Amino acid sequence: MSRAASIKDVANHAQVAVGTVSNVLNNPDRVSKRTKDRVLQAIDELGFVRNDAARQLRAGHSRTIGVVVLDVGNPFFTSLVRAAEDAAAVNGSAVLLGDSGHDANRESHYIDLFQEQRVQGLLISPVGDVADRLEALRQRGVPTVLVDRLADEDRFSSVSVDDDAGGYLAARHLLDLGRRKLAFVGGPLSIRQVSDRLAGARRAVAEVDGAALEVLDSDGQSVLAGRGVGNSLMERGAGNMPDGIFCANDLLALGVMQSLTMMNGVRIPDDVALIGYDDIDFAVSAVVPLSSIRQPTDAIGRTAIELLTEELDAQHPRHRAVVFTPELVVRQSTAGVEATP
Amino acid sequence: MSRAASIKDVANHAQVAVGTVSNVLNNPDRVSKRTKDRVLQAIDELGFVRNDAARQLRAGHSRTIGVVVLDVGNPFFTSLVRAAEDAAAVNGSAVLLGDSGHDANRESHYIDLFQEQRVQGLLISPVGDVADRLEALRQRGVPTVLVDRLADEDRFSSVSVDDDAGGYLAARHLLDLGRRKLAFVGGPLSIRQVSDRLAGARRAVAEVDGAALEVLDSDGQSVLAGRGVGNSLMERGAGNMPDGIFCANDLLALGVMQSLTMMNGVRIPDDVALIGYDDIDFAVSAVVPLSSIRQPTDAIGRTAIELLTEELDAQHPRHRAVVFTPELVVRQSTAGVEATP
DNA sequence: TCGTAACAATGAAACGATTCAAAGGCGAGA
DNA sequence: TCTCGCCTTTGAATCGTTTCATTGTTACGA
Repeated sequence: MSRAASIKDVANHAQVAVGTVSNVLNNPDRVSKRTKDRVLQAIDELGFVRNDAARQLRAGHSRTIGVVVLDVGNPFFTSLVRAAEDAAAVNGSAVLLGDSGHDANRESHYIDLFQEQRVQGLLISPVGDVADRLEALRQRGVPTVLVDRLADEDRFSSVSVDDDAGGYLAARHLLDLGRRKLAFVGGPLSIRQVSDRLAGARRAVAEVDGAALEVLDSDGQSVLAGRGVGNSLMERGAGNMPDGIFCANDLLALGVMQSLTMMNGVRIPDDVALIGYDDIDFAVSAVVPLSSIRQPTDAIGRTAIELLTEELDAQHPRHRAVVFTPELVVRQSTAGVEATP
Repeated sequence: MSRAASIKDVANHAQVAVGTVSNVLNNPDRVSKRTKDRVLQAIDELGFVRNDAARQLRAGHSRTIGVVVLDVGNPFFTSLVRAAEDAAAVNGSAVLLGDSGHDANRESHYIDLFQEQRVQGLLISPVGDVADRLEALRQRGVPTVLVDRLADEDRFSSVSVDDDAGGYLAARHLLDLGRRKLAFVGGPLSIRQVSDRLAGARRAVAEVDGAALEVLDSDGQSVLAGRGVGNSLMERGAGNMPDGIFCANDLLALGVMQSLTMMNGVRIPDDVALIGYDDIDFAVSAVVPLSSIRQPTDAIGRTAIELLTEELDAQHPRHRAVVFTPELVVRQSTAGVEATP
């Protein structure tokens, strides 16, 4: 169990100076072919691998970007992270992934960790009130781009989707089908995305005479939570059911669907039209294929890295807020009975 | 944009030696309360954060474990990684996550990266033939635990699920329902998990007179790939259809289901019984709730970290191969017509 | 043949935290 | 008052890499 070879070992083995070995690795054209070959052979023979810690100690920063998401289990973020990873790789950077799980403490923990790692920058979809911490980080040359969250442009760049517009789209779609007793499922409302989607839905409902929207707070964002809401909805009896349900995300919608159709025989979309949000892969393979609002996750991830790179490169960057507009995806769960032959 | 504060800055600010600051951080009880308070105040005022690069340079290793999975999009791995993360956190270690995407080059790339990072150890669910590289790493004090893959115990520890037993369970279940014309969907067969599941299925089929199993190679492991297989199955016409399909994972099964039921009106389970593998969250909310084989992902992740820790602690550890047995989960997609009233 | 420019290779210094042998300070007991 | 021992604090050495001013070498034109 021998210690890992260092650049010094390589230098000795190849009979050159340490600086030369370093040049072979970082400035190959400054080194003559003869020497280079000798060094490369030594590297090979010793199985030398660069020590990144020493490297970034010298450099003062790593080649790493920290990403803190709300929930890695959520396909929206999985997809986003993957796009960010690919985009970062182009610049030779790797991604460190942290999952806050909607918990401000865990979030804070990851910011600590990433700060210790001296990440180049941060992509974060914040839970708690971390603006001041991030501001302090920025002052030290570690920029942050907020993801899935519109930022105050004076302070940070951000990439987001217009959740209000998404909520409007969803509710408007239900209203266009002739539904009037709408319900919004989502929670906790303290999450900005959730409350924005609700606000958009309210806006749409306000435009239509005789339309009403009730809010059903869910305990979390999972299929299970959705099922819970569905079950409590069923307890009301058929007369008090909404005829259109908009869920703050697809997982909730799938849970609601499960509860209504499988356990209680409610027909979707005939009795109740249902629409989710995020358009995850599984939306299409639900009991009744689920209508949803699609967010351009790839573009979000890519753009986030782009904005971060801008901030890293420029001396006094202007912060930018890029807002993507989501898109309505109609499937069977809201295929209006009118539309069905 | 000031440089980040170093331990030296803290020492100056608090009027103590650098060694004292280090002691405050690492051996608080060696320092008098008076001094400690002064140092802590300085740390606070300067916003000092430990530089992990310097720390691990000195230490010779990081407090990090590298994890390379086949596909982060696959909930099996997401769940496994999360469990591993939690288990590692108990030892004060963090996890670096790499996604090989079934690509030996990407896998190799991540091993390089993690080696540069001087990870303490590696959890890997290998694609290519990396045994020799991992062996070399182990010789240098960086142990590996193979995940979801039975290892040669002479060389590595491993945590796996008995895929052969799982395949047997699935096929046996279909046979018990009276199905005789079985099909196995999965690919590429070069992936050990896939071929093991197939082998188990073959074993079950061999036990029953008049039972046959055909193999349908899928192009990947996604819902889309499954849909592709389903479509090409439909082109055969009704007479040539299998009456029981076993898919190497749930994503494939959902794709097949989609193709057969939604696009082609095949009844599941009446015409064709369908079973998947992994029992992902969405299995239960598919068009027809999907029977599956459940793997204990949490236990796998936890155990993997446990084995790794053993190898790190012991001088001459004995390698262990822990094999979990999967479990049959019956849902509607194989609820035998016999069983339905 | 000499001078000079272009090119190669050198090796010491620096990055920031940890470690550890050594020094300093203090009080108690002789 | 002196000594011994204990507790606290010190600061130089170390980890492995990169950088850069310096030295050494070569080739070419005058």
